[in-house]
Amino acid sequence: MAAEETIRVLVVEDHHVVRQGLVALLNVVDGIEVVGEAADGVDAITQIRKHQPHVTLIDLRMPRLTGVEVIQRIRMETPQARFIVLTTYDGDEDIYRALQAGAKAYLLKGMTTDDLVTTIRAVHSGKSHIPPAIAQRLAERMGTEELTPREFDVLEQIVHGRSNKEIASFLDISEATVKTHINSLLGKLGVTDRTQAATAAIQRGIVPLESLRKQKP
Amino acid sequence: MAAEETIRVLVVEDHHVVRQGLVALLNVVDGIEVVGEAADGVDAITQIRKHQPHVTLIDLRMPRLTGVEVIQRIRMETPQARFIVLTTYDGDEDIYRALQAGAKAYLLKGMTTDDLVTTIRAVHSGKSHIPPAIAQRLAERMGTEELTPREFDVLEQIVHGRSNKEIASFLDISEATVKTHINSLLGKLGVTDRTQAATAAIQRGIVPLESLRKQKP
DNA sequence: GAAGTTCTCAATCCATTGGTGGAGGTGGGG
DNA sequence: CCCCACCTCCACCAATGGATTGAGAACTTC
Repeated sequence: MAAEETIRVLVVEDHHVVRQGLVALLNVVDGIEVVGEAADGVDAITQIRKHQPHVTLIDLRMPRLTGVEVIQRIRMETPQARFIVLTTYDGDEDIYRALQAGAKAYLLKGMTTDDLVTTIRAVHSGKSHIPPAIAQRLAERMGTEELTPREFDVLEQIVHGRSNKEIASFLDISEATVKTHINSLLGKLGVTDRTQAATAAIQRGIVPLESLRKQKP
Repeated sequence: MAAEETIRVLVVEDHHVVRQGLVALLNVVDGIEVVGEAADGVDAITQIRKHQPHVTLIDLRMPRLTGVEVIQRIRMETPQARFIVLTTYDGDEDIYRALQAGAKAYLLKGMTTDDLVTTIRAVHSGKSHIPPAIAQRLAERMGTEELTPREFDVLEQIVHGRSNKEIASFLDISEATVKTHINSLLGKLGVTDRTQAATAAIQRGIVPLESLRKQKP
């Protein structure tokens, strides 16, 4: 490989402090140049089109467009674009969807500079770079069935602490139907009761933690 | 106030990227000097004793010693030490305990540079600086009773998805006693069933999300 | 030593939840 | 056109969970 080619990197991250940190770290590394920064999904797309970076570091949870959406859109028009996903917490669902969308690697924000640089170089040279622990869980998730939209609705309500009766009236269906959905989603999640379903949903990022404080009617 | 006095700041944060970001941001601000960095609680105490910073920016969740423990110990020996707490997610419990321990302000990692600098100046000049939204929830929490140790044990098991029977055998008490504890902790948390208790516990940071993947026997 | 807190346990009662099996209706894809 | 996935609903049953009341033992605090 051409050791002297400079890798052009774009940093997409809504947290100002983290973005600054990444840029500061990368700017002192030989062979890597930060060609731009973006703080939300829409901005990210603009910047990527403008700068055509070799590698884009991208956060998943952002205003306006999520990281996954950005990856999908860009890879539609530029399939050779390479993405490294950044997240704070390694929620399974996020990884899964990002890699589905075509991300080539995955980094936790607690990483070392070495991790960061190694991963950028690897991805730039065409490799994927998934930590074993994550690859492991990803493989497990592969065999798992997806929740249907309606099952997801019910799960969301369970996480919000609603009873079957409340869920039924909220979704305007009968309590019997709610039970049916619960029964099948318990199976798909591999758990045995609603409390486990709720914590699993939060832990895997199926239902975001932020949604909890909101809308409590 | 003396506008020409340089504020000596110490940054304590285990995430390398975030720490770099804070230092990079602060180093270009007039009147603020970063005198040191630490990546865990024990290191933090050493650095604070050595550099005697005016203000310490400190993360709460760290290896070896938590931020709260660091604040408690330092304020025992140096009550005039001032702390600004940093966290990613505004879990109520963390704020509560940190402010109890003597922290003077609270910042989310999604803050702007302005927030950061304003807060540091305010805290250095002796003020507290709590965002209204957080002060609000803090006030609500004030009237709330603390969980007893045993109630906490039970709540932890609930979050891990155990049934009353399993909790009873795990804690080596009768199922009746488990029910008693649950009954009183539901009241204290202001919820009506175990699923709500579980999500409330996670949301408020009473039981950390990280503990979920571990120990599942 | 009296008062308060916590932890322990029991009995009873009713509501909620989860398991099982079956069934009709819709809409899309082969 | 038929099959399949999904959504909807019913009935029945067993298990679990939560509310209530009451009470004894251990420990701390005043």
